[in-house]
Formats: sequence, structure tokens, C-alpha cells
Amino acid sequence: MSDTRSSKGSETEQRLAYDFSEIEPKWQRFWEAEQVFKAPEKPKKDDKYYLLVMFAYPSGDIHMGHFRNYIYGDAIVRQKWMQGKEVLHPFGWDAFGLPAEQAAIKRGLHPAEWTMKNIGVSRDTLKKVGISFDWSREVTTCLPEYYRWSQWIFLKMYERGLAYRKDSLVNFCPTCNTVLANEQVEADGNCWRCGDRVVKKRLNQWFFKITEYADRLLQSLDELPGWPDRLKAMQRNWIGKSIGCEINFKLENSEIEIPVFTTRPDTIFGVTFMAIAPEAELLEKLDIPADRKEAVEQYIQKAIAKSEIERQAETDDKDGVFTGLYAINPFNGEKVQLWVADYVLASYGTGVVMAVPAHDQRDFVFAKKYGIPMKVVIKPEDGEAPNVAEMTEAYVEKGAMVNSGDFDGAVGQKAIEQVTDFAEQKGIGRRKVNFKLRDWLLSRQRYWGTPIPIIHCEKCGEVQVPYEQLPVELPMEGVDYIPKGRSPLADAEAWVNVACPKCGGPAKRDADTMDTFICSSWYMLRYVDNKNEQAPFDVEKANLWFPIDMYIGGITHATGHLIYFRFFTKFLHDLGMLEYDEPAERVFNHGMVMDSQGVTMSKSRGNVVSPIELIAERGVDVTRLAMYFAAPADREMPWTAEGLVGVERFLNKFYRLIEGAATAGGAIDIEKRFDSNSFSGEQKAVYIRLNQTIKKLTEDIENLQFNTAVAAIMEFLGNFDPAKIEDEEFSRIVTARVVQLIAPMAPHFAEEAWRMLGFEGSIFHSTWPAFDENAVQFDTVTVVVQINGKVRDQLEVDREISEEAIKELAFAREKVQKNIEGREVVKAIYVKGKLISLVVR
RNA sequence: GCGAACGUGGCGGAAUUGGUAUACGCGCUAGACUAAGGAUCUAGUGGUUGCAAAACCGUGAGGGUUCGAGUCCCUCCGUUCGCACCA
Repeated sequence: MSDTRSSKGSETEQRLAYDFSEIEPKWQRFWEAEQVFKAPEKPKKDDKYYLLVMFAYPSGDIHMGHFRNYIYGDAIVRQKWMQGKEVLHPFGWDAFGLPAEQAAIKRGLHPAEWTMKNIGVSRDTLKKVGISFDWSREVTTCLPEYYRWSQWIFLKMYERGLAYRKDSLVNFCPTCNTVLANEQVEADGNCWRCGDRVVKKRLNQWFFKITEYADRLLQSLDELPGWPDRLKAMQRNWIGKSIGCEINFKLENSEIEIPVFTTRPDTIFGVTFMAIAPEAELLEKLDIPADRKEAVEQYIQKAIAKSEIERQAETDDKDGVFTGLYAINPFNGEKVQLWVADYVLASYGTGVVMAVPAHDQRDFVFAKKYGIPMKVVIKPEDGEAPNVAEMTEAYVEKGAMVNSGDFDGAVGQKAIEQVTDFAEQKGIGRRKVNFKLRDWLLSRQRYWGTPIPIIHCEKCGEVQVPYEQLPVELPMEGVDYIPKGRSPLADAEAWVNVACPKCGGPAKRDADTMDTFICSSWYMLRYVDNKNEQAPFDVEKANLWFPIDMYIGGITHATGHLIYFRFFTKFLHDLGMLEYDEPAERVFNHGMVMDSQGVTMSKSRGNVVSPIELIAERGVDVTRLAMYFAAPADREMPWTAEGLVGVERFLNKFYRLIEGAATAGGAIDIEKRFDSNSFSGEQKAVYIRLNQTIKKLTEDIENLQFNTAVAAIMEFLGNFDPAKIEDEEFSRIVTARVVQLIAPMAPHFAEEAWRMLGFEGSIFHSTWPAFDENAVQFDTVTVVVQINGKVRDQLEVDREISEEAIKELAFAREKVQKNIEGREVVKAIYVKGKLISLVVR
């Protein structure tokens, strides 16, 4: 055995039996030089495997969370290579956006400089940790060769009316000086980046009409069995489909119509007031009586000034103000008060609700507070109608209609249909589907993003930049990009002033940039053809590689990126550029890395563990194995350095085993077939255990159950002692097989071992071991004997023993006799190969 | 409030889906080898009782179904995550 107590200095005694600091870089260089992980241009459709990990935001160096994410994908693709698949495993950088810009400004650097520097550092690190990315496919979204095609897709959307501008009340972060998408406002109403309070502002902004795809985005979820249920549930919730009815009320003494959306048209006769959102545009059309005007205006101003957070905190306490106006219920001609109330959302439905306090809890609370009457119009099907005076909460269940004229007696869903039919016949309403999903606000008044390829001409209006003029490059010089509340590009005179592509007259470029989530909505397609200068990607190549077989990333993107990239995919499918209209067959959300106390790692808490330091100290493979082993891949992982100890010991043992097998000399014929009938007892046991382990590893890696995969190898080697086996060749083949099994998870170690055992070429071009289906079970099994549910004895029997024979054996046992003595056996159940259950009385 | 997931030794976690609970690893205890051990090897390690054989208890709590429940059903308790006035 070699002396391993060398080099590393006095502090860090080397723990491994081999010098990882020499071995690991050596194999990394080998993989790069031999292009071991280079994806083919055009794979064979049936043999391709596209594994995507979410690309990185280059905000510094990679951290433990990235590392965890990437080693999971890495193990899978390494196994796929060995299983003969043609693999695409690319990586890139989500390089535009606010965080980079802010970080750069803070350091007095240009965002491009800061970003490219971080990309360089992170790429180096990823190479040092030996992740098997095909670097020739690298994509960087802030480079013109990439964002040119983001602009191209934008224009395609624009041409189809899916990208449009409108005045809109938008989320605006005063600190970041920009508008935000709904998805970028945290649940508490604060900005996702700076955490400060978001306010509403009416601005002219660009939107993607993602709502046009709402139904398809929802429906396809049912056809994605490989997506986690939790994720699909979150998306369904976010899209939020409601089927209902739009009913037109009329303003009293006026031709103004007040449409409302309701999912409960069967409660129409119970409407006792209407409520309109403070921000609703309809409000501007109303002629508020003079004596109410001041009160109403004050209320509106107060409500709009309130942040989302305040309004959401008030779900129990609703307030509003009476407008002095009345609306007419088209079903019964009743006159009801029209209120302004901030519990009504301007952005959902029509911004007005018909309030039915007896049957809606919110309306109930509001009516109670302001003494507005209530009217019961629904009763339990087999019960009495609730008494208004005694109600402490709204009766929201469906039931039978009462006090509803000709509709009395109609029940549940049928009642809803009848009322809706009536409304449609009379032309006072119509069926309507509403979604919670809103159109995607995509423009940003910031510098560091993809310029929007639109030109505003005084004469021609909005004109698209001709395709041949793409990309509209983001100017690197001459822009003061420090945020001032309006687009920095608007002040870049040399850039913004252009000739109109249509009339040649004076015009200005649109000075907004695109939300970064646009860059990440189609990057998975650029990877298939990242150097294409004619199109975003080649259609044939995309169809060969798509769909993504496995997409790994955090759940944090559930209702953002993971919806957007589905939207883009469907759009490109509609353009005829993709056969598939869903991007990914399987999605896997890995858990987060926590510190040893179970607290999220963060710079501000100072509990961050650096993967770079860790691998420098203990080696990549040890760190990887410790992470695979520490917790199931989809769960939070509390990181402790103790976890490294076990895998270090294990790798040392394994290394010694390989040294032994290597010194035995001679070439190994790893495909040699054995006649298991000629095996000695111990040899046969090893053979069966090996086959069990191969089966386990084959399945566990495919299913991302790495913790049990590592355990299975440990268990196998714990029971494997070549000294007990006479057939030296057999032992060496077994050793080589186990090296193959661990290769996806400890790749450097495995390459080294592979070479030591006399093989040539990369182990990842060797063939993943097949298991012998006939040799995964032992001939004898342990059958336990339960008496009244308690285990009393166990028998070692032939696997195929008959039920009669084993019962006879069982009853003959002393321990069994002792326990059934003097009692009657009323039942005897035999579960093959597992147990006998006796019931005695 | 709604939705989802989870709760197993001192710790991280296993359990072929209803069939020997605690695999694998950490830690701990004892022993071996040593000048030495923070190296390595061997054995042990859920709890209680017992010299032992063995018995009883045991997967958040309580109940149920079953020959048999960590696993299925019901009622609670707790933790985590997501959504949150969507009419």
C-alpha cells in the first residue's frame, strides 16, 4: 500500500488513499481533450436523451445549491452515455436583468463587465467540479448573437397580436425604479429583488398575451405525468380557471351597462348591492352625485395609495363608500346601491361584482358593516332556508333556489345552467370563462436587458424593426444606466433616434428592455443549435432533440419560468417550428441545501459553505458522494461535514480493493458469461448480490434515488471479500462492474479505477452492466412464522417450497409448538417466500 | 382560510408499496494493532425487564379495517411549502 500521508501540509492531513488533487484534474482534462461529452449534431430520435438543468444567473460564483442541482443531472447523463444514449447536456447563462445591473452599479462597473467576469469564474468552477456539460453548446443571453433571436420571437408574437402595448395599472417598485411582473411581486406585496414595497402606477407598457394560451396551458398539465403533482397543482392554481356567467346590470336612469362576472348566477335574485373596484376604468364614466363626490374621491385615493400588503391584510375588515348611484338587476328590475370597495379586484373579471351577502362571505361581512339588506335565495336541498336575522356567516353551499320567481326549486348546477340559459336568451348575459392568470407585463425601464425591436414614428406610429436589421444592439457606450425612473436608453440620443423603416422620417426606438424571463423562455431551444445565424434554431434539430427528457431545477420557478417556457413552446409550435407543444417530459425539483441547523444558506446569515473550498479540501468525488448520500434528492438537505467521513472511508476501502484487483494482472474480459451452476457457495452469493445491486443502481439513478444508490454499493462492498473467492478472474470482473456502477456518481474515481483495472478509453463509453434476471434471488429464502401477528420463529427454506411442505416444517418447530400448545389453530396463511401467519385460539 | 407534502433511533435517513421496522452512513461503547491515535480493523448499539433463554413495548397522538399496518381509512396535534378578497 502506498504511503498516503504525504503532501497536503500539516493542517489538512490527507484522508483519501489516493491523491484526488492529481487524479481529478487529470480526468477533467481527458474528458475535455477527448470530447467525451460532446453531443451529436443530429441524434437518432429513439436514442437521444436531453437533460436540462436550469441555467445560472451569473451573480458571483456557484454555490452549494447549484452544485447539488448539477450533480444530479450529471449522474443521470453519465449513466445514459453508458446505456448507449446520445446525450445533450448543455449549460449557459441567464445574463441579463436587474440583479446584475444593481450589483454592477454598486461596484462601479459596467453590467457587461461584471456579468462576463462572473461567467468566467463560474465556468471555471464548473469545469473544476467536472460536470459533464457540453461546453460547445454554451449560451449567454446578454450577447447579441443570442438576444437577436429573443427579438425575433418578440416580433413573431407582435405580428400575431400576442405582444401589445396598453395603459395599465402596473406594479412599480420605487426603489428599483421599474415595473414588475405579477410573478415578481412577492406574496407579501414586496419587490422580489429589493424587498421594498411595490406600488401601483398607470403606465403604458408592453404585454404578452399569455392569457390567450391560458386554457391550453391548463389542459396540457393533464398530459404531463412526468411533472410533479405539487408543481402542476401550483400551476393550475395560478392559472385559476373559473367557469361562470357575465351579466349586464344597467345604471339607473342611464344607458351605461355594468357587466359583472359571477360563478353563481343562481344567486342573482339575492343581489342587494354592487361593488366596484377603486381602480376600475368604468368608474371614470360614472357621474357621481355632487353630495357624494368628495367622499368617493377621497376613498379612491386612499385605497389606491394602500399597498397590496395592506389590502391583503384586511381580508376580515372590508370597507367602501356608497356612490349615491343605483343599478338595476336585469332579472327582477330591482334597484340596488352601487358602492366602491377595495375588496373588489380591478384586474379580475370586469372589476365590478354583484354582491349577494346571504351567499358570499365577503359580501356578507361588507353588508353587515354598512347595514345593507340581505336576501336569502338559496336553501339546502332538503332543508329550510336560513333565517337572515340569525345568520352569522353566508350560506355558500349550492342548493335549491328560493325567492327567485319562476326559478324557485331549481337545484345546484342545473339551476346555474337554467339561469345562464335565460340570460343568454334575453340578451342580458352570456357564458364566460375567467382566469386568474394575467397578461405578462414584459417591458422594463432598465438598461441591462434585451432592447424591444420596435420603432415609434411620428407618422407611422408603432413600426417593427425589419428582421434583417436584427439584432437591435444594446449600446455599450454612451448610456448613463443609473436608474432615474425612466428608461436609460431614452436618453441615449445616438441610439434612440433613427429613421422610420417605413417612411424614412424621424423616429425613436422603443427605449424599454425586455423582462429577463423572456431570455429564459426559449434558451432550451437555442442549445440544440447555438451557432445558427439564420434562425433561432434549426427546426429539424429541435424536433430531434425535443422534448427535454428531464428538466432539473428548483420549485421556486413553479409559477414563473416553468409557465413561461411552456407558453413559448406552444407559441413556437403554433408557428410550425416545433412538433411538440410542451417543452419537457419530466421535471424534477431538487431540495435546497441548508446549513447543519437546517437553516437556508445565505450570505447575509454568514452560514454559506463554499463548494469550491470543499472540493479543494476533500475532492470532488467525496463531496459528490456525500451529497448524494445525505438526503433524498427532492428534500431539503442539512449539510454537515460529518457526512464526508463515511464516504471517505468507503472510497478508501474501494480503492484498496481496486489496487488488489489491479495487481492481480492480466486483461479482464468484462463481458465474460458465467455458468452460475459451477459457482461455489460464496461465489454464487456474490453473483446474486451483484445482480441485485446492478438492478438497484439501474433503477435508482433513473429515478433520482441517489441516497439509496450509494447505500446499495456500500452494502455490496461491505459483503464482498475477494479473499473468500477462489476464482480470481471472477472477483476482478465483479470489482470492475462495481466501478461501473459508481461511475455516474464518482466519475473521476471511476475513470482512474477503470484504467488501473487495465481498460482503455473512458468508462463512460463502456457499457452499463446488464443484470441477469434469473440471478437476482437466492435459491433459499428466510420465511418467518407469525403466531397471532407476532414473529416467533424463522425457517431457511427452498424458494419454491410448496405450501404444504413449509407448513409441515413450521408445525414441527419447537418454538412454534411451544406457542400453539393446547390451542386451536384456526387459520394458517402462507405468503410465498415471506411468512407463515398462524392464528390460534 | 384553501391546497400540497411531511412526522421513523442520539443524528442523516431505509423499508420491494399491506408481510421480519430501523438497510446504509454518522455518532457512541468495548476490544485488537500501536510509542501514540483524530488512522485502521473486529464486535456491539431502539427502549424496558432479565445472569441467560426470552418476554413486553415501540414509526407524532387516539381510534378503525386486517391473520398482519410505518404503509390503508377516520379524528386530532405538529412542522414545512405554495396560494391567498379571483366574485
